[in-house]
Amino acid sequence: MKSVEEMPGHLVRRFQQVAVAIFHAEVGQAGSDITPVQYAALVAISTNPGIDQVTLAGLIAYDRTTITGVVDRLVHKGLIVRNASTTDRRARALHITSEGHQTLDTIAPAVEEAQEIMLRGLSQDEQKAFMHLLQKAIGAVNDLSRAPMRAASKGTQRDL
Amino acid sequence: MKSVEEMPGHLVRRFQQVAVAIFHAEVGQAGSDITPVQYAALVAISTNPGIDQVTLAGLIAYDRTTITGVVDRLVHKGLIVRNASTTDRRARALHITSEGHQTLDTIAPAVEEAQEIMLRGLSQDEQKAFMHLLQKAIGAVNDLSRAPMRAASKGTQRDL
DNA sequence: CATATATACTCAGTATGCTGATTATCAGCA
DNA sequence: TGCTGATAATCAGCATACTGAGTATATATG
Repeated sequence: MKSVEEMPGHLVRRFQQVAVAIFHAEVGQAGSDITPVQYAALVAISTNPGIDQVTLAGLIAYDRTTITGVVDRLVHKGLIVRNASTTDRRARALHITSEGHQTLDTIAPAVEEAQEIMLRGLSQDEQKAFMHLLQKAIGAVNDLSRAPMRAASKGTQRDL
Repeated sequence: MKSVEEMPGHLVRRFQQVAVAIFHAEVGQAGSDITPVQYAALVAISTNPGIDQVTLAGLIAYDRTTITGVVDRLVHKGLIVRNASTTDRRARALHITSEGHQTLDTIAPAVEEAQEIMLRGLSQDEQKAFMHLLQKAIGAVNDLSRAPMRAASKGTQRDL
């Protein structure tokens, strides 16, 4: 039987585990308790004001049922607001608040730093190669999970 | 602001997400509902009969509080047994059952297949390079999470 | 031996992630 | 218009993962 250390699945789980720990450590030091998942969502909402939850989920490849809780917590923290969409009463339009913007600005250096720490074992060239391979590998299997990454195709991404 | 698609943390989360989905699909097709986490634990217990939970956690880099639930579910499925250790009354000695062995045998091809599918976007050379970089990157940050990978140093790994 | 410290495990609480079901609403079509 | 199927969001339930705390037991030390 092959050792789990030789299995990409195990290694990726392990790297993700460390990556999350590093993120929390760095961002926590910057004075925020935002999570990696919440961060990605907040950035996407900031970039796409008025986005609905399904489109948001597609952009950052979260399951639609996961988004509900993430958005709940961002709203609860006062970083975004969730309003009924004016064009589709089923949908919720998400907007970042000034507090949300302020949080993004505050933690940006910590997030950058976290990404560097994650790859500190690799040289610059190796980092580039690693990122390239990671993107390539993901691209080939993107459609195999319930939450594939999707571009915001419709006009949703800029309805104010 | 850098896009999340350029951040290793985000990409690794995404790859892990797909990897888990692939594992479930393949192993499910083989007739088992075992999870990736349960699989790694089962292999480690099979290889190290009588192992205690903390050592097990170290081998596969799980948090000690996570192991409790994983072991619970493996016991409930009849794949392992958990007994009080004869040498340390605080510890539990874990052993795989014949059913556990049978499960490992049954799903082994599916697990192998899942690992291949995960990397199907990469050539053989790229797969090797990717695995190497992944191991190297993890090695440099292993101690930054609450659940670092640890070899079974003590005699624990072979007390029957 | 008695105590102080460390360790193995468990539990409560919180945050992802998923499956599958439900509700409200929209959009296409007879 | 009325019906049918699709879609947005939510919810219940289960399985990781983590923080922090508590209990039982072991070990080291005076």
